Amino acid sequence: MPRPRSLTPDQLASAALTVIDRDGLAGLSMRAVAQQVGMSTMALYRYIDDRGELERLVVEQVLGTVDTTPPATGGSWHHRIEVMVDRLRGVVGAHPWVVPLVIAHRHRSIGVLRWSETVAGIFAEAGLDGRRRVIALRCLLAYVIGAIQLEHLGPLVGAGTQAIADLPRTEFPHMAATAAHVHLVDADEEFHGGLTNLLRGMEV
Amino acid sequence: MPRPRSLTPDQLASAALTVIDRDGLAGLSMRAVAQQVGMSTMALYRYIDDRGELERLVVEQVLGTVDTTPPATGGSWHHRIEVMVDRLRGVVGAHPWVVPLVIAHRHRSIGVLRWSETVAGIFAEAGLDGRRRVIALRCLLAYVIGAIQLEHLGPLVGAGTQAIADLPRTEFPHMAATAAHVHLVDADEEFHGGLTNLLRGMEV
DNA sequence: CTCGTAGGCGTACAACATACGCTTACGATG
DNA sequence: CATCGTAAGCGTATGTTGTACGCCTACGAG
Repeated sequence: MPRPRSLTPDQLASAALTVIDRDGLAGLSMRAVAQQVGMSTMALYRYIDDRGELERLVVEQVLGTVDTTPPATGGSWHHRIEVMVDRLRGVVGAHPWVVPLVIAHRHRSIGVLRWSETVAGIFAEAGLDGRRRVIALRCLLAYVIGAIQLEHLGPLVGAGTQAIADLPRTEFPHMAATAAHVHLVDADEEFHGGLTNLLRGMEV
Repeated sequence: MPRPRSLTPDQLASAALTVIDRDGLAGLSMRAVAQQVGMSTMALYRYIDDRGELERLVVEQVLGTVDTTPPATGGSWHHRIEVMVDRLRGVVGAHPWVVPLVIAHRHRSIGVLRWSETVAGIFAEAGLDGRRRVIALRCLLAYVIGAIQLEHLGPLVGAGTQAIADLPRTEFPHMAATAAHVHLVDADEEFHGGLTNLLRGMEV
């Protein structure tokens, strides 16, 4: 009966994501999003309660694109977990600016729940039950979250590593020695190497 | 020759930390900190360039209290790494509100560098070298960062778990089954269980 | 006593999220 | 076709934020 809505939540989320991808996370404001959708600032409040809900929509928009169908059985369960983790990492890595938002709002995302469900299923097939499975799920999530942040907020290569290499060798001998080997490891290798460590330790 | 300074960076950082511990991270503003130290807002800018530097001071204030002396040799290297990780987790856990700040500014903290130096030394003694040590260091850091966030921002017990338990069982059978076991694992167990997984997987 | 330096502060401004109330488009009903 | 209730859309206003700028003043060396 009343006037029909002219915007779907997806369109709103897409507009916000466009702003973020263009201007960075600091560029995300109600005004910027309103301009992106061609409305006035206050018109947005007909669709969301506050800025936090807009952020949640963006996170859902990103995480909702993760493929959560169980990978084909056949390979090892290690490999299947790797596939799931890579899917998540790939989607988030496509929008580096939203990483902090994903971190902040992940626990309200249905996408994460679906992803976790599939991962929990793989753990179950691997023979992990009860407490072991709880711990496996949580520590996998912890690793993935932490590693994605390290990758996008604390650059392995570049200024950070240079600063480490420039440390006084007498006080930081091991760090200096480690920094010398950093260029031998690219981001993918580092991520998968750490993941492999974790999965090996989970073996029953 | 000129007028002497009436504030040390530590006092400034302590004041900011007091504000955060009292009013939360959202309560941290230049005005609030100025009031805490008994100065006008703009007086703070004689000591710091901008808000970011204030946040960095807070992070350094927190991380600077981590004991980075190498633990007594004798036990396994697993145990020594655990000691180091527990020290870090203990300090950060004492100020849960600053977790996001620690995450954002950790790479500029001399405290983290000292901690990493000691950890790298333990890895070296354990026989991890070159690429293996790079990966071990980074993935340990990733796990610790992620786990601390999960612990303080995504509660294992409470509303989040209840929401998971209430999911439709047909669509989320494994999550529902897992949620039923969550109450058997407390935060410390979860954290150390995951850490043990990771360390086991690093074994040469 | 004087004076240059730098600490401290008052004012001002732009950007922000958002509460409130008005106007207007719409479609179901007469 | 005419009417009217509902909700979309928007204009204005408020309070808070970080911080640029310029003034006044406390201080110690000469």
